[in-house]
Amino acid sequence: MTRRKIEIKRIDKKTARQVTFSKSSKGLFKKAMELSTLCDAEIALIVFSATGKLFEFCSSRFLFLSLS
Amino acid sequence: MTRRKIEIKRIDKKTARQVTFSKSSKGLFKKAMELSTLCDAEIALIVFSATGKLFEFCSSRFLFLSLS
DNA sequence: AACTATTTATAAGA
DNA sequence: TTCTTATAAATAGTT
Repeated sequence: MTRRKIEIKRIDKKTARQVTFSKSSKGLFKKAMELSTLCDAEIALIVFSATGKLFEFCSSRFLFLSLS
Repeated sequence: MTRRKIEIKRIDKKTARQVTFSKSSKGLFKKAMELSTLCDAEIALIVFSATGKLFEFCSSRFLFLSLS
């Protein structure tokens, strides 16, 4: 990453962790969509933030069902 | 991406598609692991290549079960 | 939320 | 498939 290289370990400071989560998960979903499109791959991506918020992406042949 | 910018649409040529899949899925899994570690997020990532090969990553609180 | 200096990822080529 | 490398993309720190 940038400005400075960071070590890949849990970010202690909560606000910094949330900021990084916001930026990085956006990038992860973008890359998942790109791979799916470019390479005709089926992808399911499920992310729970540290605060328990759910984010998901799935290409056409995947389906998420809630069993609750 | 690089050398040249590419359009995000299905890559027609099979060999090129496979090469891109190999490179890009590796990057996707790396980013998923980083996000999981940095931000204490739970992530499940399931990828089927166009040839039907399965790749997966899941952080500690996810579990994949085969129902077959 | 924006900026931007850098790092990282990667398309094309070997 | 693995390496190189020029360039595009992502992003850490800052404002």
